[in-house]
Amino acid sequence: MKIATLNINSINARLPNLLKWLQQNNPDVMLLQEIKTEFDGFPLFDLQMAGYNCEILGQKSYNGVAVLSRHPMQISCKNLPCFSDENARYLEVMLTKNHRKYSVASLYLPNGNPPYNNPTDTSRFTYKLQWMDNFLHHAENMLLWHKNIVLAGDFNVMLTDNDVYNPDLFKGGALYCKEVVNRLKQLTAMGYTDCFRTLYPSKTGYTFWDYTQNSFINDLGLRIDYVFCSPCMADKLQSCNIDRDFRSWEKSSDHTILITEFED
DNA sequence: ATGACGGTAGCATACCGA
Repeated sequence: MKIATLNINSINARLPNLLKWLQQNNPDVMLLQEIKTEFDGFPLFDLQMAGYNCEILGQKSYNGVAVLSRHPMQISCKNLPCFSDENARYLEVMLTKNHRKYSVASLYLPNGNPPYNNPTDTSRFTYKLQWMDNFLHHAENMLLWHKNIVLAGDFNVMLTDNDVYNPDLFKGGALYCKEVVNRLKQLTAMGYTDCFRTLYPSKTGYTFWDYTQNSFINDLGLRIDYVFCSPCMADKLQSCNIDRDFRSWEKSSDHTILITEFED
């Protein structure tokens, strides 16, 4: 079972890149964030022709998440349960491969930093903390009901100094302050495995490079995209790699792709 | 403290991202 995740930063602006990558890598499941379109603007036909079933939680202009799967699936959650969210950030499906069921979620955690034009506005940070609390509660519940769980996407959180090119620059911000780091650590405390970090305890593993400052060439990156899996899945974890080359393609997203393989 | 890029909405420029 090969599962990939990507913050695509507009699926329509980057459809050729996505189709080319899918053809070359043929994952079972592709999780997307920031598709930046509603269902009506989603390139369903092209992705179906490429062999993928598509489930979408869309939104105009911003956010939006999707799950592409070569196997049959049905939606189990649109948005986090018990949390009223005006943004499209969480889509969870139940999919079946070789008679085995998997719960898989594509999630886009809020950024949490104040807008540039209003640096004292903390409402986005409060929203991020609430989102994380509700997500953690849901993730814990899932462990009671499901065996094979994969929670992946853009978490907008760095976990250690190893995950950020300049820790001091980010320590006070919404991606790396204590409140969010401690919350994401709770996911591992309750039994989930950070697939990349488990396989590579000391690699940097950046998944995002800003468009500015020649960030990619200078490797000014952040590890903010993750694949977390349940204990049963961790036993079957075979590989987890970051496709840095995809970030160098023409018209690239500012994030790149994380590919994780589990034994079937 | 600000804006670098790049996308979207909609047609000039504001908002958003991390």
